[in-house]
Amino acid sequence: MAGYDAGAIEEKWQAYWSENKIFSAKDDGKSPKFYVLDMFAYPSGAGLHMGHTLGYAASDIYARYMRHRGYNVLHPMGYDSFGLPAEQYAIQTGQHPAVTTDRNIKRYRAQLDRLGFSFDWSREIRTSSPSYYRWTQWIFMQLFNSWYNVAADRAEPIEGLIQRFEAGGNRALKAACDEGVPPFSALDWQAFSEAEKQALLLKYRLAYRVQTEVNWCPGLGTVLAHDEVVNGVSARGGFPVIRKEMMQWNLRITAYAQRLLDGLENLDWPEPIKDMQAHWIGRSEGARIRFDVLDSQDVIEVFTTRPDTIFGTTFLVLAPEHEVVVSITSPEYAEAVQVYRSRSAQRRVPDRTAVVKTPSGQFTGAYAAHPFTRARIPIWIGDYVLANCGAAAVMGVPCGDQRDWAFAAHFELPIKNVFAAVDISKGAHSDREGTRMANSEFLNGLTPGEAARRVVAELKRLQLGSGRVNFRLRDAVFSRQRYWGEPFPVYYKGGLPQLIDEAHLPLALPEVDAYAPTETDGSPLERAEAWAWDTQRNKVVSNDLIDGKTVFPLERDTMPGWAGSSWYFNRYVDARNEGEWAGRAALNYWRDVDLYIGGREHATGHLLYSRFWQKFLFDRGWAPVSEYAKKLVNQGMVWGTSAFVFRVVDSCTFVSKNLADAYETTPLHVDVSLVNASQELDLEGFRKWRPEYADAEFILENGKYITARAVEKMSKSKYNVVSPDDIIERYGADTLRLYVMFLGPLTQSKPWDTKGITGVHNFLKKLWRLYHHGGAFGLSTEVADEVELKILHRAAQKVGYAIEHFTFNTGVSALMIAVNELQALRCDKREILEPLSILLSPYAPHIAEELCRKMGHSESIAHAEFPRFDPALLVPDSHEYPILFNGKLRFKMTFAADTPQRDMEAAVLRAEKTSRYLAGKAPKKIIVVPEKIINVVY
RNA sequence: GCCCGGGUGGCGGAACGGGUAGACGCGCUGGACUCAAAAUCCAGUUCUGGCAACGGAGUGCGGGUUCGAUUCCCGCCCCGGGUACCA
Repeated sequence: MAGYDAGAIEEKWQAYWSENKIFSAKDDGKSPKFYVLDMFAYPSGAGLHMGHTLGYAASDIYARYMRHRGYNVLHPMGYDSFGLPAEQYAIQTGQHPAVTTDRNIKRYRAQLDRLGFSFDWSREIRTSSPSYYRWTQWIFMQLFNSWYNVAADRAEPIEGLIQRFEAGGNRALKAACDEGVPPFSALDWQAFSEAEKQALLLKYRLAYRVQTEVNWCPGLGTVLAHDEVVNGVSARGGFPVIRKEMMQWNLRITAYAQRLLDGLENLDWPEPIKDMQAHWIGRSEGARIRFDVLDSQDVIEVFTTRPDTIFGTTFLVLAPEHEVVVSITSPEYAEAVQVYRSRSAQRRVPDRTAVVKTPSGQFTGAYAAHPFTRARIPIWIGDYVLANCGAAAVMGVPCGDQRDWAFAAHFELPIKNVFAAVDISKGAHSDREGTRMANSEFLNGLTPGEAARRVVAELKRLQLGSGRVNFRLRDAVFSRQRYWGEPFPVYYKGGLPQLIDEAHLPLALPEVDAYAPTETDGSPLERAEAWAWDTQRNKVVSNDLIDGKTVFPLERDTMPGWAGSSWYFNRYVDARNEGEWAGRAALNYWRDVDLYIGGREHATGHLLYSRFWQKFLFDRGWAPVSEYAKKLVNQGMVWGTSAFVFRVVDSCTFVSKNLADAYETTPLHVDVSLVNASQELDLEGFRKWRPEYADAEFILENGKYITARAVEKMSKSKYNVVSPDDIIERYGADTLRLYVMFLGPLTQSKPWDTKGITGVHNFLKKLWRLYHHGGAFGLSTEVADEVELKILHRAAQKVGYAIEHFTFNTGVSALMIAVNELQALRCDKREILEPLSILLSPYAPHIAEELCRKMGHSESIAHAEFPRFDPALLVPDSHEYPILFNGKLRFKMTFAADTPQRDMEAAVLRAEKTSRYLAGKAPKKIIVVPEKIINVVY
């Protein structure tokens, strides 16, 4: 008898879909489009895991659903194939990262195919392929060739900036640039040498080089971006990270800070992601205030968000690294300051931020004048003031800031209260609300908000400071000392970067004899023998030929992992275009991603950088929209379920869970596949699992060994990893797709437990049997009755609702209920079962296709119309009943449509019992009127 | 500390504008079919008292609004995530 054979069915239809290009998106530019995007995967050696499976299944269900709804769906996939793991592997084995990457991609592709995803593979991209990264290099060149016009609030070509310099220097110019660019006039500009001009322009370019303190990771031999450092160690590998001064490429993302913040407002993205981005950008409004240092030419600028508290300032604190520290320190404090500074410099960032409890600092011996009162204010340095934050200097206002309060208390500095009727003896009053200013001269009696505005106006009038918006966001370091990344299309002439000619892209990675950083922590590209640019022949030539006239050294660093992923969604719309990054017509048609699904771990990395690139590309007229993803959905994590056995200490005896308390035991992870649905251990399997357990003895309860369980991250060392391949092998892809959805809400993290999979697998078997009698396919052509139609229509309503609202789990339940009910009715009517297959097809496409073909469809059902439901057929789930007391309306109650009359009466009685209106009186009878009115008669 | 998200049976989880709490599935119990097993089907399964009919309690805790609260409001507790001397 031919039962449901998932393996054969799935293999057959996957081959058919692929051969007939069923899922190719049309580029006709006319039909309504829908772009469903997954975050593409880094092809690691471990292969696809359950988290991928969940996210990709969700997007596939949505994509298939939208095809059924008549949309021209773009659902592409590719590989984020540059990156550290391939390179680390190459360093260890000497094998070219391209080789391992290619091997991993083949494996990923096979796994993706086996899951039956409806990707349009004709658009596949790989960030490490030259045909792709030539456009990553091209975008870098555009960034290099652009500056940010603050007045126009957009990026513009660098030529425009040169014209402005020629016409009027930089005095009246509002542009995003490095700190401390000296003012110059048009005449100055004309007098500059070519090298001086280039050096100046570099300070305005959106891709620029600067000597900065970077996160250097000695373990990986490279710098890392802020989001790649977690708690002082590298996100990948967990190596310690230190601060180090290096000349690096940077991208001027800070120019976009405000727009990146504003853009969030209209995005249909999860609030937590938007919150995280907003916090990362960290806009704070406040003021810059100048303090003159007494007996010195130096001035100190502080940034504060509380200018209203200026009269509470009793000291200043500078970051130990602040540049004026040396010159202001008085001789008697010079040594102590020097000791403090060198101690701070040695501390790593996390250590410095760990000293919250005990304030540390050092008096410099210098004093500043309060801008209004001219009072003498001592100047300190302290670790709690960070060098790269705000102005690297704060005004110490103990009454209004808890850190300042703790600092003042510890060093016995004066605390001046500027708030009326607020007790600050136990701590600062950092709340802006509920008080008025006091002891503050012209601010007395104002609210803090009014006072802040007043102070800023006054500072501006006296030219002592100004209102200012500060952002936490910092420019992104864009260099990596790695081999396996995009080479910069840059060579150096007299130490200044020059772009190679656009027509000669891609600049392909050179061959090297080893992939590790050089002994001097240099980039692996320094090992390349031919890595020089011949500007006459426009090609890469041997380093021996460098002459500084026509042949120049090429950039040795490569781009970071996020370069290729910051624009890939645009490439899919026209992935094979060789003349442009993407064609105008294709971009205008597909425009943006309608639904983007991926993990929330990219909140402040990829998802921010890609928005930045998109805005840049939009400014320069290449991209049609400034936000590329309308809706974002984060799938939750899939946790593993670990199993434990209890070994009696110093023995090879294992005691069952509920008896373990009586012994001294050590819990040990045991492979979850050795445990059945009732937590019972397979004793023979356990003995065979590890040689050291071959002679294991067991203390059983009720003849069974019961294991304990725990929900933990999936990990090899916990023996709880479940691979999609194994599940497909055993149950088929359709079952797996249904089950990952059935586990729970898409966005929620949830534990994987293979035990439950039999439920959805049984559902498919049950479904199969509806269409078969004694193993042979056969359906009746009888007309469906109303009961059967209701079952179908209710399912159509619920499945459609579930997909549109991303509650895929309830969609699976709705399908199960329908099949259970149809099975109870022994329904084998084609009129019901044919649409039912299409309802199922987003979730379980293979079995749906198979059943429809058996019913005589000559083409794939991928584009069949999704069954509509007739609302008239669906009895409303509930109905509102006016409750009348002796014919007068008292209140309304809603009951489910099929509530038995007895229950309704009981509910009315219960409501009546506590009612104010007729307390105590017992009703004579309760009448349920056919027109859905309930009358209580007294 | 701050900002999010979440607490519902033995377990994963339902409950679309307040209206039969626990859908669906796992697990468990019993039964049918089998010499037996597998597969399949049927019934039961929140806790608690009771042979039962039928009671009592119940959506983290304490209050409030309401005829009626898992759902709305106030105050807490716990778990998960993010972030941090950000001035």
